[in-house]
Amino acid sequence: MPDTRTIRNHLESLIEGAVRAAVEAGDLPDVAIPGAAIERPKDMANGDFASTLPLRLARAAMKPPIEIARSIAAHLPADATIDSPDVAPPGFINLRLSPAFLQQQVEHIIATGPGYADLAIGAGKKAQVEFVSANPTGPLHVGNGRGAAIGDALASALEAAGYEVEREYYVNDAGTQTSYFAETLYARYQQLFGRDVDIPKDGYPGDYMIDLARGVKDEAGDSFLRPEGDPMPAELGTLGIELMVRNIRATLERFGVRYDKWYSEKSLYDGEGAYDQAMAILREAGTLAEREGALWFTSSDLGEDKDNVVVRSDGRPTYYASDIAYHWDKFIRRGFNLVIDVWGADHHGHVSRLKTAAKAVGADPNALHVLLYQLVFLKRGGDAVKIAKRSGEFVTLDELMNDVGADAARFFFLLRSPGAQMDFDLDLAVTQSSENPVFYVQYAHARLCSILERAAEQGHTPDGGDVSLLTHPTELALIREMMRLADVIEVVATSLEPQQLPHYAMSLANAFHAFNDAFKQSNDPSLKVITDDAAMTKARLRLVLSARIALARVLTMMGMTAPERM
RNA sequence: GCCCCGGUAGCUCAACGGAUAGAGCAUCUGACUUCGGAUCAGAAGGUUGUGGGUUCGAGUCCUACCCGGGGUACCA
Repeated sequence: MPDTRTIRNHLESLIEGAVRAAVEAGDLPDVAIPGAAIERPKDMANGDFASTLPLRLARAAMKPPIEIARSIAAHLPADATIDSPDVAPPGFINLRLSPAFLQQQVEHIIATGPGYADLAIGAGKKAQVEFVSANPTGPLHVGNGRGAAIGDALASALEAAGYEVEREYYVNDAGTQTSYFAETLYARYQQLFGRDVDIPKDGYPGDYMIDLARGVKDEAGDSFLRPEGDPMPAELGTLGIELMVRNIRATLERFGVRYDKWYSEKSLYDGEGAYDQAMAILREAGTLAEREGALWFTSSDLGEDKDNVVVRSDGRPTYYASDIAYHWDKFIRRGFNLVIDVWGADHHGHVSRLKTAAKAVGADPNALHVLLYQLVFLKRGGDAVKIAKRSGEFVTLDELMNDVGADAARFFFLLRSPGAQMDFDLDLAVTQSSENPVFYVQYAHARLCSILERAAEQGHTPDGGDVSLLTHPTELALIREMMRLADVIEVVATSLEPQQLPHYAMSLANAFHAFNDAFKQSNDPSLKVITDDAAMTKARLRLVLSARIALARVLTMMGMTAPERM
């Protein structure tokens, strides 16, 4: 018997078999079949699955789609997974899963447990999701939180889809911004000793730099102080970056994100590192040219709108050079089959040339996905405040978590498609926290746990329950909703649209609440889970148990907690 | 100028090229002396920015324009 993961394939083969049978019987002309075209109707009234094949065949077959649909439906064999099919205009074949098949899914879910809805589409493939990777020149802000929520959920969905996934943070500990950061830190540090120095023009004016300098002074006293006018000690910059990275890591852990690797940009330049090797490949391919004292990647020959500098005239490599080396390392040295970079939309101009460069160093550009998320606009007191780390005015991810909690923040970030700009009204987020849909979903999980606990107190267990007793519409609707999880995981993992997760979670929670409250609506206490009917109680406890598994799975995938009580 | 992303209900947003465009919030109306009401059932709310086009079928694809945002560095 097929399960939730394979039911679609099963139905496709049924339809395709019916088409062949119809052709053999002479009911249909012998035309090429463009797949069975099984989809899920938006409206459940149109069945659990539908085939639009007749609509697609109409032209080639020179017959009205409705007639084609009738012919195919007539040749569908009896099958335990479905009831008899419906044909609906203009030419849909609607399939409804049989109650017996639905009931069996409860057993399937309980048997598979926490791995319920795992897929095999990524089997044997290594995927990497690199996300946040904010410069360690300041604390994470709200926009970084969006990237964190998206990247982490995508990574989880890819794991569920069968990929071997690594989460990575690329630490920009080299480069120009790092120097500005170090100089700012030294200026603040000197100010603490009474020197009258200004922070650099391109530096970081935020107050957190004063705190950072104060921390250094508390730890190390004046040991980093040099005579006035002398260059700053390099070790201070290194220490500052280390402290900043430590803060960022703590913030992300609080947010529920754990990385497999923190990858240092600086390490690209160590010894015979990635940088040397990637540049050697480009040089050998004749795609480097010296001009105006700088070294250029001649990307315009490869379809880009212009060439780009990889080594400045002062000898320092650009960020672009680092990224080329870094992606050579991802694809060639570490052998990832799928690489996803989650970036803020302000980096979008970099996407095309990175793909071009990745191809030039031997990577498959189709295996590189850059997922851009649009910027987060903060509203506070009605005014829009743009986040900009260097203006020194921004709201940190920590502050956001203080206000609404990590779970709510993650849910809220995931709810929007990455490509849509989002307004984050901080005042509203606080005042509406009790109305936030995150509570709705988590509450459903807590209720599920509570029912199981209450039942156990009264001596009821799900063990040995007969799922064929689950025939009420709200029971079957709940099972249908649980079955969708595999579809959702597939869509999220293949189309990189994590917003499907929270929407699905709300829908699943709703199906449970509706089931759970059905007895109120009908004023029929026999619809409660725990009743005098011992057999019915056991059967419904199995449903509750399976629902808890499914809901916990999607909550976990979103990086949220699945609370047992609230 | 050129490139990218948006424009869908009062608000915030969904919608593998499919059927009557859906949720949450806000508004209105019902239900329960609750296996936890942070609940359920229902109502109302739409010219999917505009004009063309492709398709059996377009919010979705193509095209021209309008509006908002971002990018267009020897910053990252």
